[in-house]
Amino acid sequence: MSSSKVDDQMELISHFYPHIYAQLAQEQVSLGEKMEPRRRRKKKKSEGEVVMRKRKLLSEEQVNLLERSFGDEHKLEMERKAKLASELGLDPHQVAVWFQNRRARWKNKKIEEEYSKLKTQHETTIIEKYRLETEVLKMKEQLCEAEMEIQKLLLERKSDISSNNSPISSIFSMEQQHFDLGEFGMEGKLMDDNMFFVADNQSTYITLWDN
DNA sequence: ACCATCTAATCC
DNA sequence: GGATTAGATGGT
Repeated sequence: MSSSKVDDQMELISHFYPHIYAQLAQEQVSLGEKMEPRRRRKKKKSEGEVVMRKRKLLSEEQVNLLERSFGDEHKLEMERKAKLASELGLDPHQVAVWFQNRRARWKNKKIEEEYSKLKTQHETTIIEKYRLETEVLKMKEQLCEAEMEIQKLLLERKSDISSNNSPISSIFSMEQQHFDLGEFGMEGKLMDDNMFFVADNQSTYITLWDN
């Protein structure tokens, strides 16, 4: 039975984010799935008897052949196991054990690769986030400056209106076209061909556009 | 088969 | 001598 995608994700999470994994595992328990903790192997401990597990290292040639075989196919069918064992002069069980350990090492390597990939992605994302935040701050600053400039212009204009000999006053004395921009909750007045006076409850803008 | 774990061997 | 690696074991 091959593991599902969800299992793979859980496995990655358990490797790199044990706290999150613990939470998720707990959630699964609360959802009704029983998660029996794997029982720890009992240590063999007989009185006086020393279990000498002599581990003999495989020769370079043996490892080379095993590696080549593993490169071809990670799984080990019975037939291939027997063939390899006789070629290597090893117990078929030893070959099976070697493949099992090799698969475990391969998997760990993959997990570590995935981890460093995600780490790099995360780092570049963080950098991009800071870049964008800086940009937002700059743009807010620009907006603030622009609004101040508008206010300044409006004040200048108001003082121009109040003075009689101002050329701009002639515009205001003209009959003005009136626009209802109800959709936007504000009113607009056409001042001339390229000037539009807009007022709402909060603020007043003058919009200029090029023809 | 897969996994966690043990442990001899090896590395630094 | 502690850390790492790689056969090996036993549980699921």
